[in-house]
Order: sequence, then structure tokens, then C-alpha cells
Amino acid sequence: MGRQPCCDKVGLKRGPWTIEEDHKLISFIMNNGIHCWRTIPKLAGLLRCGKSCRLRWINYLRPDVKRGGFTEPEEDQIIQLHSRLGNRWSKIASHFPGRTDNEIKNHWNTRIKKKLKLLGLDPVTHQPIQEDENNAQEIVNETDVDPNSITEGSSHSDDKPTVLEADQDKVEAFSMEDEIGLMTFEETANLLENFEWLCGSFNEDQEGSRRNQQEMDTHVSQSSSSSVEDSHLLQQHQQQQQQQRVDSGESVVSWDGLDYLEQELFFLENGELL
DNA sequence: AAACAATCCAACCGCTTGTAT
DNA sequence: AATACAAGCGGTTGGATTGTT
Repeated sequence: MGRQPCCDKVGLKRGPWTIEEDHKLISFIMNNGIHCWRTIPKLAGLLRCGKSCRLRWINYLRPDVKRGGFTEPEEDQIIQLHSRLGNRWSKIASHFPGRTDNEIKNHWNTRIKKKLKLLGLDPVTHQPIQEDENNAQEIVNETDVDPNSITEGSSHSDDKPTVLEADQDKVEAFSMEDEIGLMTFEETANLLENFEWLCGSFNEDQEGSRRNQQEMDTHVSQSSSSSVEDSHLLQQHQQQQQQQRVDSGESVVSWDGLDYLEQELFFLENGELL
């Protein structure tokens, strides 16, 4: 027998999420945590499938999600990581705390691909595009090459180094363990500690601007009809989300500051692997 | 101002992977 | 070992927005 569909699609809502729905999902998760996505919509009173709820939470609602444009250094990192990992967006996203695989994938497809083409590089192989070859047009139109066919560490297996390779010292520091997601306990703990500290500092900085923001926070809380009176956490979350939505891009403390710290973290992580 | 094209991105779909039984 | 299920992942789609004629 085949597997069951992830949800009974009859009577389920699809398409863009409403504020009301967001509110219900946030309230539920803040109060109950995440145990089983399949049961969450029912328990939270949502006419959505679990998969949809999961996606909405991960890509948009979770408190630590980072929104706003990508910086130049971030783009460079994405390019470097992509040259080694191919279209493994979740792996790439794991190097950018707060960024989602979906966001990175979208950014790659809409911006970075074009940028590379303009630079005369094939976004798939990261090799210079050779105009005179038969397949040149294919590369320009769209790639037929299966990105997943590029094996780790051998994405440019011939002797020719890619143009980007010269700038890849930091990425070269990746060990195989890193590529397959293994770190020592100590490394993981350090990384987590740093990131938590980072989030802490950020939240403190956010406090001031959040107070100013409070009066703007009408949208979500007005739609509140749920019974979550005690939800201080939820309130904080909503304010944070609201703040991010308003500020996405150029923020108060500015995401650039955070970017810089993340950058440090990224290279700290790689440095430790040297 | 209207029509059309291009771009962006949230959300969906279906396949794969991991885990429990 | 086989099966069933939940979650994760990457590709794709479609609607909204923005730019151009």
C-alpha cells in the first residue's frame, strides 16, 4: 500500500496565511511547543495541513527568523558554499543562523544566478561560461545540469581551478566532517554559546526600539480572540515579528551589525576546524 | 492611464530520509 | 527485514508587485 497523504486535503485552506491564522499558530506553539506537526493544525484550530503549518513557522513565524536583504558578504558566502555543496539549500542555510533554506534558494534563483551570469560564470558549475561551445546557449537559457550530480569536493574535478577558487581559502578550510555536518561536541557547544550570546545582545538592543514600536502593534493583537491572556512570550514574539516586518532591511540596530557578528562566527567556526 | 512584461517570494508538491513498530 | 508514518528537502508554481512601453 502507498503511504497516506500528509493530510486530508478536503476542506483545508490553502494559499497565503492570514494574520488570524498566524496568530493561532504562534499562540499554540508558544504555549505547547512543537511535538507533532500533523496534530498541530487540529489542536490550534487551523484549517491547514501540518506541512503547511511547519513551513509557515519555519520560514516566517519563528522568532529567530532573520528577514531582510542579503549583504554582499552573505552573498559571497552563499556562492562559495554553493560551489562546494551544490543545491543543498538547507546545508547552505545552516551556515546562516536565522536564514531559511527557502529564502536562500529564492535569493539564489532571483539574484545571485543573474549576478554570476553577468560575471560570465555558470551558476551551476561556477566555471567561466564558454560562449563558443555548443552548450553555451543552454547555460544562458537555463541549466540542464543536475546540480545534485556535482559531488562534494569534486564540483570542478578537472585540473582547472574555478575563478572563485582563489577566494575560497576560508571555505577550503572546511573539512569533510563539516561538509557532512559533523562537529565535535566542543565546537558545537562553542558555536551555540556564541549564537545565544549574539541573540541575547540583539534582543537587548531591540528592547528600546520595541517600546517605541508598541503603539504600532495594532495589527496582530487586535485580531486576537484567543484565550492566551498569560502569553507574555507571545506578546514579545509578536512585537519582534512586527518590528522585523516594519524594519526588514534597514533595521534599528541594523542587521548589518548582526551580519558582521555572524560573519565572525562563520569564520570562527571554520577557523577552529583548521 | 492602461497594458504588458519582468521580477520576487510565499507556499505548494512530491520525493527522500529517518524513526518507530 | 518490512512497513508505516512524520519530518525534511529541493523544485516548481502562482499571485502580487514593480518596471517599461
